[in-house]
Amino acid sequence: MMKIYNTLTKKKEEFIPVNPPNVGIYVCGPTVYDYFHIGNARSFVMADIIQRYMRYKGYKVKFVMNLTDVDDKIIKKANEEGVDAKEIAERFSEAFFEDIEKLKVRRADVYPKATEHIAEIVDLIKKLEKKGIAYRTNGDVFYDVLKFDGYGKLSGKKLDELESGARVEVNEKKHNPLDFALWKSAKPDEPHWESPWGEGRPGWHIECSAMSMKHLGESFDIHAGGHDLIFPHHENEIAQSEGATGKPFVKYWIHFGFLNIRDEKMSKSLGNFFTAREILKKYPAETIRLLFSQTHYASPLNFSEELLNSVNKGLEKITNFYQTINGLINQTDESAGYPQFDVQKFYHAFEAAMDDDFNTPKAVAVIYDFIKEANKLISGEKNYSKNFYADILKFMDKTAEGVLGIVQKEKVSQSDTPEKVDELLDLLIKTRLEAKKSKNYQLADMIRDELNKLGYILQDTKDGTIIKRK
RNA sequence: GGCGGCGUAGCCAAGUGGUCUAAGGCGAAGGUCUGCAAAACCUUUAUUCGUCGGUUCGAAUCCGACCGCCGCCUCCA
Repeated sequence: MMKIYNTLTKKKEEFIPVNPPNVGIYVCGPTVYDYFHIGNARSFVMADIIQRYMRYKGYKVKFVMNLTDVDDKIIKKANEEGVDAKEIAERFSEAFFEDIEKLKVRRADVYPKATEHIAEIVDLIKKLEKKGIAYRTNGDVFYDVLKFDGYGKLSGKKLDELESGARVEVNEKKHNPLDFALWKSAKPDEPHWESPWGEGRPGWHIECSAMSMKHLGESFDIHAGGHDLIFPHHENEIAQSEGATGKPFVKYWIHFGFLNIRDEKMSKSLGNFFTAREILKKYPAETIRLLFSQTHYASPLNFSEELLNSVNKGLEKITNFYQTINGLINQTDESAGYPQFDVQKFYHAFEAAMDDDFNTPKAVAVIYDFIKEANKLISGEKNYSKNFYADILKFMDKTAEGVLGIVQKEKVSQSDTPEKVDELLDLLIKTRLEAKKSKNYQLADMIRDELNKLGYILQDTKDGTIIKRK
């Protein structure tokens, strides 16, 4: 049984899809005005792990991540550079896709863009207006929060408490300070579209309501995003969607904890951020994914270079193990036996961890336990059968790589090396073994050192010499 | 001011009523294997879970107070 902590109910609940085996997941994606930072990356990677695990469990997942491509920030950036807002949006959309691919984030099934859903957005606002939940002032349309009973149910806020808060925007066009814009009238030099309320552009919150319901239906399973989106963004999405349809909008709300720097939230406005691309220049994607996996998705994660380095060491252990098994599977002879080793036990432990609200730190611990137990056998006197090594690789491929994405597959030599090179490497290894036999260690070490310079690591094991890639 | 969260070893981090004399990773110390490496293995590294009280046969886990830190209430993953 899979359990998910639901922000809406503030409880861990059994996961029962609205329409099994289908699962609809919507994650708030980027506003494409700049490169995303490593804190944003955390949300993208954790959402990726969630959808990968859902697929692992056999659910038919439809994963949707929106791109906000019309927004104040984009317009501001465009004005600063003296270019079209569209150009900014396109440039950083492209960068976004490059970066998530490097992070090994599986492609979403749909990446809806706000500018391509203006018709749906307008329809939704019309519905709200018809129901008397939205009102217009000049060319703007606002949502009337007092008209929706459930307002505040996600964030646990009460209307009167919010109103007394000191930081609510004052705007005399609004009936209530908490009312938010559904449609903004066009200002000069801003992107705009035709609408029943005149030319303008959509507010931020309405985009997500319109796009998620278009691609996943009026009621769907999971909606995820950063903790900072609970209020007002997700609260407003509920108000808009349920206000318009009268149906429950989302069954499970998942929120990701922040990535902090020295205990402070990483953010563009504080300036304490690293972009994902600059971190990716120094560390492999797997290190970043392992770092995120080692903390529960909802907890804050204090980011630092030292932490990244220590996680990188942990990754080396996983990579080494995977390389070793790939080397051994080619060395062993068919006659060797299958050891006392219960792979199934590890699958169960992995699933138990992931089923419990995606407890990735525990799942990672299972992977390490698995590696330790397998290494223990390998370091013994006996040789083992190909089946044994194949089962190990299968486990690593399905769990560590398939769900968490923390195996550096490209570092396995034979998978991407042309045959000729393999044959030449074999020849060198044989030569080196001969040299070792005649105690010509100078020659043996020279071969090893020179190959090392070319990116191949030779290691002597009881079953023979294996090759790893740097 | 309102609402919410967090505090576990040198560091990161699971665990949320008995299996906890607390998982896993990094680090540190010693050992094994090896021609040397590398990798790996073995042993050690929290009788204790911010502090003080309480509930209970039993608490890191529940309750209360206090201390410290953070977030949301404005755009933000």
